[in-house]
Amino acid sequence: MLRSYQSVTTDIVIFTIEQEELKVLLIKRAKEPFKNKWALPGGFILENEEPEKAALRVLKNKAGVSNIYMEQLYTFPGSGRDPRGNVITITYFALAPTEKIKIQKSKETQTPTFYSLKKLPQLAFDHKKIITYALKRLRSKLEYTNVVYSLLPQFFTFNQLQEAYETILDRELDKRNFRKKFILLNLIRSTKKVHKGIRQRPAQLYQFISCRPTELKKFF
Amino acid sequence: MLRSYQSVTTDIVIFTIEQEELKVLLIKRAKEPFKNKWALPGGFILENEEPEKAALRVLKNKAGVSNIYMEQLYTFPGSGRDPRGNVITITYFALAPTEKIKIQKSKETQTPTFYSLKKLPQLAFDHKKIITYALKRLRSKLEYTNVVYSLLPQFFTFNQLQEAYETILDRELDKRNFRKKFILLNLIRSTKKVHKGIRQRPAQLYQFISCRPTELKKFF
DNA sequence: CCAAAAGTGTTGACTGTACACCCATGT
DNA sequence: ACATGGGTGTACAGTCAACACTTTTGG
Repeated sequence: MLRSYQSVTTDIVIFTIEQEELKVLLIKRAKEPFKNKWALPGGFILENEEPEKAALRVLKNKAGVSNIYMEQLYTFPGSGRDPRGNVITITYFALAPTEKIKIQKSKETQTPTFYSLKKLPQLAFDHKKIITYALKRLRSKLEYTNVVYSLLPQFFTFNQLQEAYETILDRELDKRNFRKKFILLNLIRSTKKVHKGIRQRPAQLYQFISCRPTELKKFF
Repeated sequence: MLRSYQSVTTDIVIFTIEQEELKVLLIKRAKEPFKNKWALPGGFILENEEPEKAALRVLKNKAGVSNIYMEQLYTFPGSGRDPRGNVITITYFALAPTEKIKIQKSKETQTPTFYSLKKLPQLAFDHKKIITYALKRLRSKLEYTNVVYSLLPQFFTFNQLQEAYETILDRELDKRNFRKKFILLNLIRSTKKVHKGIRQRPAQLYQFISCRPTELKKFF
């Protein structure tokens, strides 16, 4: 049987929430193709490297972050990083609270920046399509998994939780109904701590009972 | 940046329904590795071939079928077809009514056979895992898309439709509730034709209004 | 005592589920 | 006339969506 070899890259959509906006990490390319255009962080998968390992490596190098939620998105055909040949890219999406992300600069990647999904610049390759796909996946994952835990700090208020949902889904939710539903899900536990807001009544802090990806029966 | 080349394969999970059982197409491997073990049809992706094109080519060659529902499943790391190196496999799943499938024999692939998911033989590589993953995807797709159209003949009775659901989900459904729900979805249209059963009252034949993949609001 | 966010329940509409009988046909 | 699968309706329960006021704190 014929055997052929291809170059394989990985690109990662790293979402975070900052100032009530859903943002994605972009870097400015230092090299051709698409020199000086914004793109998703990514790179070639090395010899004998598993794709997921490669994605984790990129996450570590470009965003200084590990131990966060990441999953494979889709494998796209050669919209290639390599202008010469046939390239496929295995894409991933990851979620992290802003605090955990320590953006790393390098020779190759200038000015890594979080861009609001509502104000994306022109993007290299087919990265616009990839981000759109990732957003769709993220929204649907919100509805039947507990992945939000990956966007919130360890202790958080109910309002922070709700705002995370509202930001990602881009619509408002009813406060009372949201609480009721979420409590029934049994994913979070109230703690003794409170969040001392500057002027108002302090809010109770919650934490996730489990910070592992879990599928729910039903939701939203 | 480092550039490396990998061999990339594709494997396809082709589902069909036969005798009220959900079956998957397997071939017996003629070569090492896993010579004489059952495996999913698949093969190397050729130079400058898009992964999806490769999958369609395999579908055509191994199952003699085109123009059926197919989607990408997941990209697995090197559980490789190639014993020497690092191989990744981009997997797809496809659905076709038994009538459409014309199994093709070739030098390389002996005895292509449909196996019931309940009686799978020992499988090469990590193909068991891939099939499990495909089944999970198929079941959830049933609930929010119209993909069943791809498993049924052009004209079908309500009972055939319901049996398809029951077979895939592996549980019984209530006849009246199923009809009500499905009619509300507006996916199928009744035709003037009837299915002349041998002894009983003839059943009305239906057809899908659209045979393109469509996402539903809600279902099941 | 005022501003600001925290916290809490009820009702009506809708959706899903359980369930049993008559109908049309071929033999 | 009977055996076989085709076809239909209702009632109850559970879930979802809409909605407004009281509480606690800091300044």
